[in-house]
Amino acid sequence: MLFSTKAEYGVRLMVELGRQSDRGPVSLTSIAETENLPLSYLEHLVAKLRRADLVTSTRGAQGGYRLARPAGEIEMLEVVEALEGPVVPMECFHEEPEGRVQCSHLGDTDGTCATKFLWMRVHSGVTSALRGTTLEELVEFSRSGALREDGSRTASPA
Amino acid sequence: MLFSTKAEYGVRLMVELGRQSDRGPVSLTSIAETENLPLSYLEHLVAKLRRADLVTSTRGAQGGYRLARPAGEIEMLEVVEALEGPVVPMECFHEEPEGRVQCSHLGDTDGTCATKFLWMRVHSGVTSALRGTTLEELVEFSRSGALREDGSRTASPA
DNA sequence: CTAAATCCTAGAGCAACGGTCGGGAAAGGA
DNA sequence: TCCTTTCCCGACCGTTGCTCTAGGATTTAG
Repeated sequence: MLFSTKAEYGVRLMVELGRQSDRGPVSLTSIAETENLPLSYLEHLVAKLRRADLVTSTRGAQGGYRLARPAGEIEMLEVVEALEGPVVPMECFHEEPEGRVQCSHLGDTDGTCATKFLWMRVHSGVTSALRGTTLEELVEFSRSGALREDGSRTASPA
Repeated sequence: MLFSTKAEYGVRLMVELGRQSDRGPVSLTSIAETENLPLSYLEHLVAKLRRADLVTSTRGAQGGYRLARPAGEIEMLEVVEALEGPVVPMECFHEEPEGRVQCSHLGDTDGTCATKFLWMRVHSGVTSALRGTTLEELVEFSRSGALREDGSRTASPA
């Protein structure tokens, strides 16, 4: 399992905010009901999204949450990292503040580290997939029910 | 963290077996020493690799482990899946015996599942990176210290 | 026989996950 | 002013998985 339900629930939440971005603020209660997710758990997740400046909140009655930016300007990598922490394949990766990714296995036994080579490829694969997908795409997908622009399998069963 | 140390240690182990594939069977003790890894933990990991037909074992004195196939015929996806279980981005993915990947969120609230769309892309990114790398590449890398045949960044620091 | 090695099971210690609970603070409406 | 709605925050808790150890049983070379 690469990701936990934090990412799953959090992304569902973001998609729901994207779908209702024309309306006013959306309350967590309504999202918890329509998505059938535990409210008190969602509160923790949305707090991470707020701290990452992905959503804004309005307190009080008729309050709720809104996307902080248009859905088209939100890369899913930001969302997933806000929820799950840095997306790195292995402990030995440290994400520097500037976005660099380094591996601390350099001074290993003999100075080389073959696994680093592998994890670099994996890291690149997952981050480019996440960076290359915007929230807007997911909102569009959820609205149209299906968009098979690339002809790939979109889970057509059996 | 996408993967645990099971993958890290297990891949290190496989690379070591690949490096010494001309010699006879390699004992876990020697690998544990050169790689500085806990021996009794390695025993569990190598058991998974053996059950996945990636290594063969010889018992008794002078025994040890060998690659079951040439390193060039071993995709790293096999190795990682043997160690970590099915590589799926999310709980709702189920890997069928035939290799199909499906998502069970179909009968959700309204029949669509936008997150599935995202996890499909992530899954594809990770598995293609792992499938596209053979053990032989890692062995070569560890021998030469670096092979930049594709010009990509091979973690040249700072 | 003995030492070297694989094999197997059981479990301890710890952290993370998934979720609950209780309460507090802000904002709007009556 | 008071009440309701809603966000906000920290503490807690059961389960699961990870990492690693312990102890033994089995096999084989010398």
